[in-house]
Amino acid sequence: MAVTLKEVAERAGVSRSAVSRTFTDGASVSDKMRRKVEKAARELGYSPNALASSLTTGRTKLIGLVSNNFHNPIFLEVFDLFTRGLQDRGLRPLLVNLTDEVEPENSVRMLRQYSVDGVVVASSTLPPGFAKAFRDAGVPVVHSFGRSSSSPQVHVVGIDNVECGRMAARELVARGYKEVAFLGGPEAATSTQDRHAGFMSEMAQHPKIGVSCSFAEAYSFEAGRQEMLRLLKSERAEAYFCGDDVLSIGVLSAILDSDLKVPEDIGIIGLNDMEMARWENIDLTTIHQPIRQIVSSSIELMVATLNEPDRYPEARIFPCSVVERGTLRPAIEG
Amino acid sequence: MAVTLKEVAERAGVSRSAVSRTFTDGASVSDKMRRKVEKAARELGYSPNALASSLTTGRTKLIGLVSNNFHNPIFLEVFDLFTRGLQDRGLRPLLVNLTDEVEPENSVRMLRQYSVDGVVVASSTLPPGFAKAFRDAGVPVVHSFGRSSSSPQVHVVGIDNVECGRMAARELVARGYKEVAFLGGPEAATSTQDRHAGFMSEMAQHPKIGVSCSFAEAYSFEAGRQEMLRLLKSERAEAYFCGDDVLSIGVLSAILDSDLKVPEDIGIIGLNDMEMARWENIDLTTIHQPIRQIVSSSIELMVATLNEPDRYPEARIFPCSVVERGTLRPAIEG
DNA sequence: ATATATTTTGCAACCGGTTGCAAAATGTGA
DNA sequence: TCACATTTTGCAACCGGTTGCAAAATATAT
Repeated sequence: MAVTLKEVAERAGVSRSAVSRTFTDGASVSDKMRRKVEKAARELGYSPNALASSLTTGRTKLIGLVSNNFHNPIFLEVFDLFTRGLQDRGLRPLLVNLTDEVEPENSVRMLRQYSVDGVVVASSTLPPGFAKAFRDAGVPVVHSFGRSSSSPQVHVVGIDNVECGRMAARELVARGYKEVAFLGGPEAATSTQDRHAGFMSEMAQHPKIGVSCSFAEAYSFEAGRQEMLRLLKSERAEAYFCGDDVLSIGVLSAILDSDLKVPEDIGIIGLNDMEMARWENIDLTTIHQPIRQIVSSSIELMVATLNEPDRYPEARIFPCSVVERGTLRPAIEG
Repeated sequence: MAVTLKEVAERAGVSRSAVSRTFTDGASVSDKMRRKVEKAARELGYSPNALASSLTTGRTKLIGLVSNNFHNPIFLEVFDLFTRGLQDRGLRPLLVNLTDEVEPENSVRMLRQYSVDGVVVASSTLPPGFAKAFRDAGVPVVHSFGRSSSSPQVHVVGIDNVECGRMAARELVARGYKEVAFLGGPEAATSTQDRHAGFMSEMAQHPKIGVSCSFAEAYSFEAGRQEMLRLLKSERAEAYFCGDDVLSIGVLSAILDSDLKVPEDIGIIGLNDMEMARWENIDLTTIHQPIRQIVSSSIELMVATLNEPDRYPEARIFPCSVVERGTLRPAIEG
């Protein structure tokens, strides 16, 4: 079906190597030869088989894009940025949806069978060991939105979740709340653990303020809503730092259902600053996570690592900042 | 780096073909041989190179997953379903993000270079000719969420958008609205055109009811909001059939900002029934598009077409139905 | 013009697998 | 046990490219 190198060579009356060389940049080909070959190729509608060439060059330009976040709208933004960024550099994302049923080893094996040049793991809800499994398989790995360990085994690009926890706490303190709470995502996620730790460490500086904690089942609307409905039945804080934006939106819906007002009765601060947080009917005060920068830096780091496979692992941490909208009461003056 | 067939063969003391055969199901290998080879393979950590084998088998098990909808949350659900469904069948999605800058030919060429076995085009906002470009390149194509033409060139799986338009119109009529409007997505999208046509054709049956039309720039929150803010300044219908759910949510936000109430002052009906439509703070009455069925049927059709490349093109159309929630006033009694 | 340096080209082996074919091994029946 | 049918195995060619090397062609210097 497809036109091959050999056919082009025959039609142009040259050797197969000559054809190969005209399509390999940096190879030595005379102008005359190049013209002859290009003409034949055009006439036949030839374009080289990337997979066949990968066999000798050892490069497929395939990048595994691995995630388990197919229910959090912010990841649509993430996939958009990753796919665009990768294809702009001639790399092709092979998408892997990690479900609970499938063990990591399967994905690792599969991606190796397809000889991916590298793997981007985009998730904050996977154990660090997961990204390491790829590295152990000898594949360059960038863990985006991962936890930055003090002795990193793989490249990590993301934010300082501990600091985000502190930042949220400071924000609530500054606004004079006397009874605050952490309403985290799934307890097993490193991002949840770190945000929790940061939040608590900052609150420890303010012993007069009451602090409580709980965790939702997932970073999802429904989980946030359920957890908040449960909380509203018993205890109730003045302000909540929620695991992320989508969780916050679930929390908001629970609050509104209970005939309470935000921010008058309860304050909410989220994390991520996803598109939806900006929607006028949501208008969520939140901590901005610079996903554009994280994604583009992840891609740059991946490209650099492809050229230098033994590159020393590094962590790239981007600062976050509070985006004030309408779900926290104003800061108290002076 | 990676272990090859040859190394396994040497270690097991057998021919390379023997090793190949143990990893090809349906091939003739004795039990004794199989055990020997598997032992050696295990010890070496061998797994076959899918790309190399594709060279002779002509099958890569790669499927191009092409879309331009990276801003509509429903497509996160679509990607989730597609990636899961494909990988369950041993197929690998190569994700392509079609941006406006990139011409279709580029994507076609790229996917051919990677010898994808087939292409799924998942979009309702691409011209039908686009999917055809892949077919002309000799690649099996399934156009999911596409328009079903009377003389289809490629497989199409989706809904009858014209019928959906009629259904929305009937619903508004049944509820006694006397002044209704169509607020569509981008006018160039076939889905918009068809929903519009259906809506108008049904309304033509009810000459006493006033009808107006307008179109938002995109299927997005912001576009819906802007268009509705504009409309509220001048004319104003009693009920709107909006292009899709995300558009509807933008419309809702504009309405609430204008101190009007839904469904008391204005009724809204959307289309898609995405997860968010169910959220209690949105609670959108909408037309359910059965995306699970569309996706799984698309995958089945793709698999069938891989086994039978000259399969006659077909259209698979799934029925939609109204999901009543809180944004239309109740139907008037008998 | 010739000798020498430089560039361009083709040959042939290789990348990591698969597969048709014939030889070798094994199974079956008498 | 032998003749014959059946299964298993290895050889070698092939899939569609790339690349080191040496020969051929061209350029440069004398």
